Amino acid sequence: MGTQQAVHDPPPPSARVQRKRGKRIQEILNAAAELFGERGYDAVSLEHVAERLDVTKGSLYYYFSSKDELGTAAIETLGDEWTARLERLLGQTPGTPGARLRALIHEHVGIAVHDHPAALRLFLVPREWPAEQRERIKGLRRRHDTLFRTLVEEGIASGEFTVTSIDTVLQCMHAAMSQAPIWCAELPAAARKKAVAEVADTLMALVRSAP
Amino acid sequence: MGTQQAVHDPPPPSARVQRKRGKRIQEILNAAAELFGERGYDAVSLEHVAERLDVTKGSLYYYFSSKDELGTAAIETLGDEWTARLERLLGQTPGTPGARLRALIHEHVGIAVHDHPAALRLFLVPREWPAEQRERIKGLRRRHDTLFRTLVEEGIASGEFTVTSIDTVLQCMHAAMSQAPIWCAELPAAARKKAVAEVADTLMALVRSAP
Amino acid sequence: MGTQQAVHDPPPPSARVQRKRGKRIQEILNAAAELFGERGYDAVSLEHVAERLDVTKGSLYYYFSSKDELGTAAIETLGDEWTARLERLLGQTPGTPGARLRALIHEHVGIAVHDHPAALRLFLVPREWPAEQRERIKGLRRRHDTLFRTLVEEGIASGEFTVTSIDTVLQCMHAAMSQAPIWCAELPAAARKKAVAEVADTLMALVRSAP
Amino acid sequence: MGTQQAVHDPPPPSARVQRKRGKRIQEILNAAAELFGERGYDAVSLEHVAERLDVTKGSLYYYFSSKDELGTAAIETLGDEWTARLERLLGQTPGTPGARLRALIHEHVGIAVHDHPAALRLFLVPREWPAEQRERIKGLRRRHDTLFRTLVEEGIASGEFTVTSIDTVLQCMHAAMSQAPIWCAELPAAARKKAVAEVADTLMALVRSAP
DNA sequence: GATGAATGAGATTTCATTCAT
DNA sequence: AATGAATGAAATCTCATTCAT
Repeated sequence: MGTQQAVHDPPPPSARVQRKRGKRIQEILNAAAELFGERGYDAVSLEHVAERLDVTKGSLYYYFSSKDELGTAAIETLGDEWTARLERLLGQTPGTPGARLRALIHEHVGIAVHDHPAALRLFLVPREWPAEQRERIKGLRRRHDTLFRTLVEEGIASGEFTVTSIDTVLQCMHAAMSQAPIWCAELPAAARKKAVAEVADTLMALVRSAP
Repeated sequence: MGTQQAVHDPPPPSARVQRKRGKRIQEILNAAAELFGERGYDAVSLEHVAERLDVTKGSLYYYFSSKDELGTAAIETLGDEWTARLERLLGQTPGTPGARLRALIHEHVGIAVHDHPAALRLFLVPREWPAEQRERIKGLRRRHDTLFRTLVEEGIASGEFTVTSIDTVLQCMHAAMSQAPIWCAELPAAARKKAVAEVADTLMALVRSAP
Repeated sequence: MGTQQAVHDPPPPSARVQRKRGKRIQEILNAAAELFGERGYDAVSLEHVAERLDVTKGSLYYYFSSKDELGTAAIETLGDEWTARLERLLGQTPGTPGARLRALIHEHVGIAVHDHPAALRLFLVPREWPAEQRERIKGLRRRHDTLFRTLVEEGIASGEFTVTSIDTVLQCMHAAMSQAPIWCAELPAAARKKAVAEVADTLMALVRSAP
Repeated sequence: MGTQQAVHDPPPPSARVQRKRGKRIQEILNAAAELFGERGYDAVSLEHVAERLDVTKGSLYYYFSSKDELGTAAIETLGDEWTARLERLLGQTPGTPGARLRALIHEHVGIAVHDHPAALRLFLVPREWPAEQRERIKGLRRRHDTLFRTLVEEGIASGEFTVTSIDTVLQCMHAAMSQAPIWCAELPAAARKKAVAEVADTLMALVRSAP
């Protein structure tokens, strides 16, 4: 369990929001993201979150003005951290678009499977959330996607990739990467590493189709 | 004492038998599946369901002994119908494994996008459901998967497909097909038909990889 | 319009013994008495009763106009049968008041323990029952008590018994006899017969006190 | 990950710990015991309890995680207090086992009649309560009984009492004492004191039988 | 005589939220 | 910063009762 070896970067790389800088907040956010991911947003009560942190329900309201706020912030934090890791990886990975894309997919699935199983649930945002919150979350997805899209476009431009519909390819890729942790959860822990690599290899086929 | 003929073992006379599959039940199941798919299982109250059917919520308990039961039954019905349609299609589609697989994917995505948008939600079964219900739902998935797996295996045997890990390919395929309705929901209705075809084409790449 | 159907008097449930009519009614009454005794009046739903009889809830309303009616009738039946057995016994048992009283107690406790465990629950009549029903049930108790009271009075008159307060003695006796099945339920079946005899012996002390 | 120090074994974070025995809890327990005793456990809704305390029913769940929990706790409190009073009395009452037993019975019946009419109802524990709760309640009974049993044994040892079956005697005694408040409830208030004394005198016969 | 269907009132339970301290 | 207490709305579920067939 609780394996993610927390990226202890100094302050969040993105001075994204006015997020108060306590480490307490980070603890709450982590616990919340974990729980929401595990059981789904609706199924997790604030008491669950509080209990895991060993504080009382009410005290969460000191940091967040509502459950939705907490939910949004948790997803945002997760997304930020996630994107940051992907960006860092890209910075360290030279080579052709193909090589870099494969590495990116591999890292993404790895994060999902090892550190955020069931994050998929998190992105199934409740319909009734206010538009502003929904937008914030979609923004995350976009930044995320851009990383992949850029590489795919480079590969197409260089003739390395052949793709009919870039949007479709990206959507399929994302879907598969998001679900991966769910089916991998049923694999013995030892087999997961290999599964992650297989997913990366398999998904590369999406950009190398020969018509 | 006197006359009662049967030994009623457990004091709590709960076990509600599978009721007849009358027309009414089907109506309830349909309404429920629709709503659960639209907004997620947790977000739909029995009152919502009852309202859509124009009955009182209590009366749902005549047919189902709990919300979970209703949920499971709704998924099951959906899955059965879905599989039946896929099987029917396969029966009518001759040709190579490749041609038939493409048709199968196309049909599957088509059903998802046009008839059961957001069915994905339905299959994200609440963790806390009793094991028996979870098993029932996994069974559905298995039957479903078998259709695809058989074709893929045929294609491999005939040399038409090249696949590294058949399990991984099937999982990725399924993930993409399940999510399709979610992103298609944002497309203008006119564009969806084309999107479905594109998904089918794109996913075929997963079995035609040339190393 | 009014007078015509006066002739039709569907068996008015008011009349004390419309009961011999139909062995079906007896079956219902037996099942109900048993269940009410086992788990308490409130905890037994009409569905429980119906289920044990393998009919539907609604059909009970053909025989009884309400749950309370059924409850009252069940108690009444039980009480009548019980009293009848006691009277029969007395008719067959000659001897001194002491011998006869002991036999009576023995029989009463025996019925309770062997045939109607937990009948005690039945006599804890819900407070909110209409006065008329409560009266009917008190009437039962009185008939019952009279059997004991008569014998005790005879014993006092003959000098065989010494009793300070006859009312108190009868109440204590009754209390102990009613509870007996509850504690005997925890005894191994083989030991119950002996326990019944011991209760009878013990309770005789209540009328044989020497000041 | 960060801070959660404990391995929270079962996902459902239900286990509500025994809360502090503040004054408020006592108020709730008293109100509940009173109501349950008056009308029977099943017939008392949490709203009744809340109403009497002038709070909302939801707030009871801050203290107790279910109605059963509240029920058990109420009985337990009642039983504890009751036993304590009996023990205190014994501490203050010198004399032969006979004198002390009579005082004990008198006190017990007095408490029942004057302070907890219908406590009997409380001890008719619903069958469907979880075994653990049933055990807790049986434990109470045992502590209670021990007080009486010890005295009876002393009396036998000293030759003051003659008893065939000590278990049976204790059970009968207990039954009579428990029911006393029910029949006394119908007496005019003025007569109750005398009735209590009579019960005590009458029950003493159970240990003084001369064969 | 009996059933299947439905209702409506009320019960238990959950939970986001507020607030005084 | 945090807690304990409480609230109120809504959700799940139960059940006696009715009624057309």
